[in-house]
Parts: sequence; structure tokens; C-alpha cells
Amino acid sequence: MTILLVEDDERIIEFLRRGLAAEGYHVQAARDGIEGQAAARTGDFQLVILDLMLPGKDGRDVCKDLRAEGFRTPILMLTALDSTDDIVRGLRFGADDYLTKPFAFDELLARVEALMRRGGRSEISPRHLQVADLTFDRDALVVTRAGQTIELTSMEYALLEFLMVEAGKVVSRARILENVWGTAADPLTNVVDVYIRRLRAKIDENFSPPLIKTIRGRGYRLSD
Amino acid sequence: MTILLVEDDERIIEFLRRGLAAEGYHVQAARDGIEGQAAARTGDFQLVILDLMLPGKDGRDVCKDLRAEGFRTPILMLTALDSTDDIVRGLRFGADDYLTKPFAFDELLARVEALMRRGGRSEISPRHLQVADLTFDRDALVVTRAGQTIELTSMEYALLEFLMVEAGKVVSRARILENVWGTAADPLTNVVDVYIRRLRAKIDENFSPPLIKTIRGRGYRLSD
DNA sequence: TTCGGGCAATCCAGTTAATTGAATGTTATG
DNA sequence: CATAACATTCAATTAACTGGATTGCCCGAA
Repeated sequence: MTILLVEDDERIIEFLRRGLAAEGYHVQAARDGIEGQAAARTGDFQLVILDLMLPGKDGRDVCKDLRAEGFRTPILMLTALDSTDDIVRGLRFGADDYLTKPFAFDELLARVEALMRRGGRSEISPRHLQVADLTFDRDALVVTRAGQTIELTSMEYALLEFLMVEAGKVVSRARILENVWGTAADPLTNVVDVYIRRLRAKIDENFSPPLIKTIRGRGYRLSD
Repeated sequence: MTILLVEDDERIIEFLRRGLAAEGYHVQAARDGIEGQAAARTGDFQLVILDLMLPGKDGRDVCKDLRAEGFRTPILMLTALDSTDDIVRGLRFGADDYLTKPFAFDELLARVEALMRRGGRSEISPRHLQVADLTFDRDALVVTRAGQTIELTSMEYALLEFLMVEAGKVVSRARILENVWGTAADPLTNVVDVYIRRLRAKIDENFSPPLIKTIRGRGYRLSD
């Protein structure tokens, strides 16, 4: 779940990066239109948040050009307070939704989630995941195994969440890296191994049967 | 869905009455502050749109007095003033959102809808909140832990109330900041951390178990 | 009305703690 | 026995905590 944020105001970048990170999203920022458009073309993002007024190239033009190229990822446009005209024109140029600044974070979050759902055409993901006697409450960030609560770190939550969503399937290191760490991750890193090990220490050690299985050469599978 | 509009300019009343009627809202107008305050007290409205400059009694004072009486319906403030100072002061007096004149109708509508949604949510929530041995009486503003009454400041009440309404869920700093401090708050401030600390000093220190938990990188969770 | 004390709210900066991911060595397996 | 997987250590980074300084509001007294 990686979001491209095209925005020149550092404070907004920082604010959204933190806020969205706390909701489990990865945010990559581009400071101007040209850079943003190039980043969008890589196709590494599930959503683009695009400021209307940008140095280099106007957000509207970026949006229009991307759509002309067949770019289909949802775009959420940020506009200044009083520019209703801009909003209308923005939507005409291919944005999927808009939000006026200053905006409430909850409002942004609701729209981001709506667009993600639409773009990924996945059903509303359940708030509660379960595999064998392992449970994961996504709202409370509470994980239990055999009725016992287990404390995890933020990355461990993210990794386990992904494994549980994909429960029963073999997931490759590359897919884990992309979905949990985001696309900016170094492909030669061994973080996945390291975190699988940490997860195992917490959810498989002292319990049986072990739920995380290694499929040599292919990846990992979480299942009972 | 009835809205109370406190406004002395007939043209604006007429404009909003028509526009909001078209969206399915019923609008009742009050022409001055005194009348508006009296109308608000009847509790027949889901939202109050309040002009800042009013004959009889200033919008700011109406807002402040209503809140002091425990009035909880969302208030959207209309202001001609554009300076951030006035906006901040308005929010401090208890308004939930603001809009500067002249405004676009779309913009007003978006905010009305956002506030209705928020207000509707809090309407359902009970007058009395409880988590473990911690209780919060929203009418009397009385907080107790293990039977012992605890004095809080107004910001502390607001923060605790929000945490208790969202009890069991992890709430991010961004969501706390927005719901407790409002949209005009500086997004990079650490007030949330500071007030969490104060709350802990009052409701968690000298008691056990601690109810406020930090989820590093994600936010806080109030639960037992 | 003005002044000033008290207090709540906020900001700031130093400190502490936890997390992260790279590096490196060890073990297992096909 | 070569390679992939696993385990462990550790330094850098980032997040959170905390106490004190500062600001500004409120209210009572002059």
C-alpha cells in the first residue's frame, strides 16, 4: 500500500507522511510536477495524491498527461480553499476525487481508503483476521495466539498482517518486500528473513504447530 | 436534518436556504445572536451555522456561552476575517469548523456534510463512558478511576473523551489532533504527546493496570 | 477600566528508549 | 558442497517522553 504524494510544502509532506504511516501506508514524496509525473509512471503506487499548485508543472497538467498516457491509478487532488473552478476542471482532467486545503485528516483518510478500495477493486478487508488459533485485530492492533496476547513492533504488525491476508498462499520475498516495505526497498536486503525470524520468535516459538512455513526457493506460507 | 442558521444578511439566508433545501436539509434562520442562542437551546437542530458578526450578540460569544452550557451540537462558523488568529480564536471558543466569506457553496456543503457525519456519530455515543475502572460522565464532566474522582483541565477532558469513545482502537496522533484540537492546529506540534503524558500522570500513575498504551509509530490505545 | 496573579495551554529542547536493517557468521537442505 | 535460510549482533536512526519556559486567557481587586 504505497502512496505517491506530489506536493511542494514540506510541512504537509511531513504531516501526511506521519499520519498515513500511522495508518499503515507508505508515502513517497515528489516535490514538483515533473518529478511526480515520472514517479507515477513507474507504476509502483496504488494511489497518487496530487497538489494542484506545483513548481515545474501544474498538478492539472500532470493529471491530464498521465491520463492521456493511459495511467489508471486513482488520483486524489488537493486544491486551495476557494477554487471551486479548479475543482471542476480538475475532475474533468481525470482526477478521481478532490479535497480542499486546509483539510481534516479524517476526511483525507476516508477518501484515501475509498479510492484504494476502488483501485484495488478488493472487497472491504475484514477488521479481524484469523488463522488457526492466531488472531489479528486490525483496529486495535492486538494479536493473540492461543488466547494469549502478543506484543509486536510496527513492522512486525505489517508483516503479519500481510501474511494473514495472504494466508494459505506462498508469498515470495519480493512480494513481501513490495507490500510491507514499499517499493523503495533495496531488493538485495535480507530484512524479510530478519523479520520472519522475529515473528517466528513471537508467534511460533512456545506454540504449536508452527504456522509460518518456509518453502525453500519460493518464499513463505502462513497456514495451519 | 435541520440546520439552524444564525445570520443577519437576508441575501445569505435566502441563498443558503435554497441551496441546502436542494440537498435535502431544512433550514431555520435566526437574525441575531440572542434569538440564535435561544433557538439553539431548544436542541431541535443537528447543526448550527453561525455568523461571526451579528447584531445583538457576537457569534463568538454565542458560541462560547453555548459551549459553556454544555451544548454539543456541531457549530460551523462563518467569518469575514481571514486572519489565522481569528480562526484559531474561533475554534478555541468551541466552533467545530470555520469558513471565510465569501465562500463557494460546494465548500460549505462539504463542511456541512462532514460535520453532520461527525455530529451524527457523537449523537449515538452514550452519556457515560467506561473502560475498566475508569469512568467518564459526559454531562457532569466527572472522571473517576477506582472510585476516586479525578480533576482534569478542559483539554484533558477532551482528549480523554476522545480516547474513551475510541476505546480499544489504536488512534493516530493525526486523528487525535484533528478531533480534539480541530483542523486549525499546527500539524507538527507535539501537544498530543504532552497531553497524553498529563493524562497518564492523572489517570494511570498510582493506578494499575495502565490503560493508555503507546503503539510506537502508530499512536495510542486506551484499553484494559 | 486597567492591572496583575494564577492557571491552562502550548512550545521547546534535552533525554531516554525502542526499532530498524545491515553485516556477518552459522546451519540446513537439495 | 553450494546455496539458501536462519540466527545474532550492533550502530544509526527515529519516536516518544519529560520538565521547564513561554504565552495568553480569565477573573478579581484596585
